Amino acid sequence: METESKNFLAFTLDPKSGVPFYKQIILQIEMAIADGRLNCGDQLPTVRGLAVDLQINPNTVARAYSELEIRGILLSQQGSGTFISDKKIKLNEIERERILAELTRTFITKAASYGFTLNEIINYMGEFENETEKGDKENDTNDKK
Amino acid sequence: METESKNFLAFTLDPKSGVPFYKQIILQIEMAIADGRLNCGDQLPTVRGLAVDLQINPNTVARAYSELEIRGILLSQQGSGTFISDKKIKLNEIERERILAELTRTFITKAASYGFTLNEIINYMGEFENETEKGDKENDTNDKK
DNA sequence: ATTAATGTATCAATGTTCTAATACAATAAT
DNA sequence: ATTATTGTATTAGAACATTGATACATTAAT
Repeated sequence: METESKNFLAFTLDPKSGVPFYKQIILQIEMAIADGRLNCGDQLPTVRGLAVDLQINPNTVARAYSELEIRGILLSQQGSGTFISDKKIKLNEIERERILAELTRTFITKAASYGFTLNEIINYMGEFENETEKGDKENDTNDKK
Repeated sequence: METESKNFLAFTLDPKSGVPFYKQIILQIEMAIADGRLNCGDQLPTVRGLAVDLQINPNTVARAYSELEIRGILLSQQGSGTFISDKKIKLNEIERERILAELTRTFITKAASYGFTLNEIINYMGEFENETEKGDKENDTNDKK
């Protein structure tokens, strides 16, 4: 059945960005998972289908899928297609922690180069937190679905 | 008095890690800033001094320094040396607060784009603080003659 | 002015990443 | 069984990253 569009997620590539094609694909898949456009069990565009749509080589799509499969995000089945894995949530947490560590270290370094201490930064972010709390109040940080 | 070690921060390189030398240097400088072993105005090892100590080419050290200078972390002065940027001296309290706000907002925005909530970030930075506070490390950075 | 210290620039050698051409293999549909 | 659809593997070449040899430029000290 070929009812759906090949690229129903509207993936796009920016050749001028300097970011490798396969990484752009990975990022957009991650985003789609993060904002709920892709859920456990969903099928992704086929390697060839997406390759045609993006006008790149199927291998480049396959590489993006392969890397996400190694991370446990996707599951590829020859003959059937590529799907969002069910166990993605746990492995995603590890990736999330790594990314947060990286972002935080970079930020602290930069702030420290301006002479701000870690305590000072944390205190300020506490104030920041209070400011934004009067706006929206639907942050459940520590539980997962 | 010229007896201070060239590599008083005890930088090391791991050739087997797969991480480029210049990136290892950057990371160790960032860490030293984050945990307070390096502060505004401090001089870093000279390009040649550190290169000799690490047994690599001066260009590799220079590249690490250069990248940190582009990011505003370091300041290199030909003939004098390389120093941790000391922007805070020129700043009054208002400017200082404005910069911290700017840095913080940028960081939070970026982290939020990865799906991290403000609470999550603050919690993580709290852990970071605890880690670096137990900082009576095994460093005898002073000369021991 | 000279020298010694510092960072900077240029270029080449080597290794790695990225993408594509092409062929192969497994599964589903018929 | 045959065919269409799917992912997979191999290889090659271009682009980029990494490091080092070497020479240059600026500043501080004398």
